[in-house]
Amino acid sequence: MNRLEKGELSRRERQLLDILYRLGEATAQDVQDELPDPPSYSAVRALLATLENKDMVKHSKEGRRYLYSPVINENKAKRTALKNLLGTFFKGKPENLVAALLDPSDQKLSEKEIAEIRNLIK
Amino acid sequence: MNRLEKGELSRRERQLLDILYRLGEATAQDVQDELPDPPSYSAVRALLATLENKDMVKHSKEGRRYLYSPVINENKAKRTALKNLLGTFFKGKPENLVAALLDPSDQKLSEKEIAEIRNLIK
DNA sequence: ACATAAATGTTGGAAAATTAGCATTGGCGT
DNA sequence: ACGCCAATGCTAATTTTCCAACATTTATGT
Repeated sequence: MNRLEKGELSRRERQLLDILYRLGEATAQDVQDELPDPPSYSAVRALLATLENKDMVKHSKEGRRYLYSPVINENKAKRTALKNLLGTFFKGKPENLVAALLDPSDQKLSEKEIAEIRNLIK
Repeated sequence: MNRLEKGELSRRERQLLDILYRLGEATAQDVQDELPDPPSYSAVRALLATLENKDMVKHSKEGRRYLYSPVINENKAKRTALKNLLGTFFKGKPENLVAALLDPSDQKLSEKEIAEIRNLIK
């Protein structure tokens, strides 16, 4: 059980990690652009550095820049997140989650999307 | 856009709120029991108090105890969480989420669960 | 009514998170 | 080659979080 699974991430750490999962790979600048209440550029870099110290994030060089990406396998992170959501809001029942997903009062799914889901089940 | 949606919750605040969503309603004691690395009972109460100050949580009296519950409508919180998860890990596509849900390498769904999901789609 | 137990209210301060500023480095264009 | 811009490295200081200890209140049983 890692820090992520235990929910041992500070508010900003969580925000940054989510962004990195969404983008896959990003520069400090990219991350700053995505943050809701962006602090200074150097603050973002400091945060990325601490995340790197905690082995949540790694970087590679691209030209003179660093490209940051999450260390933990995306699939694993994804399943962990899904399981947490199931536990918190859906009593652990996947069918409840799907029901919420299909709820038309929330969002309408296109025919195409519904068809794809139907296919998956077969 | 409220604090919750913006991700403006400290680590502990988030943990407590998640527990409250899961339980619906709980005493400080209940919450402490559910916490992974529980701090002292009085620390939990202090946290609940700050959450209440921030209007994230309310309480009612039951006998001499307080029962705490989240202020934000569970359905709304649920949808917000779902939308965030979709955006972070599933490129916003519900079918990707369902695919992960059905992935047998993760967990096996019972026949019953699959049947229910199938029903929902109709 | 009183003592007691069990709950809440409050506060002070240690620890962690968050931030900005400045120094330094490295590559790119000219 | 050299100057410049854009990037990183580092550090210090503020702010927020997090917690436990102590004070107070409230209900209950006798």
